[in-house]
Amino acid sequence: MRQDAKSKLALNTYTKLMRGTESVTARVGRKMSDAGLTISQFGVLEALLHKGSMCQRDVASKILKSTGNITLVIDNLEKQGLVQRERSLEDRRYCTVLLTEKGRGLIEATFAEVEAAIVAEMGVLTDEEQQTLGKLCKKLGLREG
Amino acid sequence: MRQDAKSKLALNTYTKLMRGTESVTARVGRKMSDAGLTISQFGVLEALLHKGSMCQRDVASKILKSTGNITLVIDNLEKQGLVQRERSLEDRRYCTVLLTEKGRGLIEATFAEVEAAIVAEMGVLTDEEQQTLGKLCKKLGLREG
DNA sequence: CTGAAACAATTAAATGTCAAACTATTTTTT
DNA sequence: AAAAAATAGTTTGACATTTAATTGTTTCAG
Repeated sequence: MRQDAKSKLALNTYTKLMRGTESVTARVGRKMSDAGLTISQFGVLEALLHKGSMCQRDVASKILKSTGNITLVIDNLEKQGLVQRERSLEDRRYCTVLLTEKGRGLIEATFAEVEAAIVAEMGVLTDEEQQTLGKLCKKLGLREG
Repeated sequence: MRQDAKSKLALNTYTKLMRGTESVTARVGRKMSDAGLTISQFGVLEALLHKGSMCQRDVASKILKSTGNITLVIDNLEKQGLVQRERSLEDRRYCTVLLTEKGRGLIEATFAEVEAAIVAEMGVLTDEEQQTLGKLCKKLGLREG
């Protein structure tokens, strides 16, 4: 294959990857916004639900966002009474973030919805295709950045 | 395969898709921010370079963003002297957006950088793998939303 | 021709995002 | 123990993003 054609293939693949992902994200994200949550808010609540309470820095790294960002997202979740901050006693630099009852109820229900949506989205691919897609995406993610 | 396992596979695939895409986007996006452009700004300039001048609504649909957004992005590009607005004479509702000399120079150089980055990213996959990835992503994008 | 509907663009309000500067606290070094 | 380095979180400023008004313009139906 000539360099020119290789380049065309790469651009083409990249575009399809972006469009496809965007498309899936939009539809899955709808389930979150239906529940009154942004994608980031959902990410934070989901991390707390499945990994348990943790400090803000850990929340940030779980959902791949900056710490400055997390402060605001948690501010907004706190205003809605979905999470609660607790300044750590051993090391006062840390804030432990924990789900309230209300937050737990909301994220459990919403997560179920989102999970169903994801299963539906992926359902257009056979199991084997999903495995292939996963493998290829993992390979793409592995470069150093 | 049991429903439970199917669900696990779907979630797993989804996660890898998101992480992989995010990872690629971040690295490619770096080339844009190195040039002082945001992803949206790059998208607008690239559309103008390759499709020619067009009204804001068309720009919006090209880069899949809302028209409210485009107004601001173009405001910022105009401030930097990279594009220029021209109110259409036949139909005064329309603004034609066109590249300035400065804008053309910048986007030509930046596009080359970005293209090289994309080719490098995709280069971790064989040609055949890229074709497969493209096909699978296209399939994912096709559902109605 | 005139009023209604359609349409392009703008504006506004809420949230998110990052990077960089800053504060408070703890740990390490000397 | 005091100074320096490291760390967690907050704040700020610039840009992005969406949705929902709002404005100005054109088209079309009666």
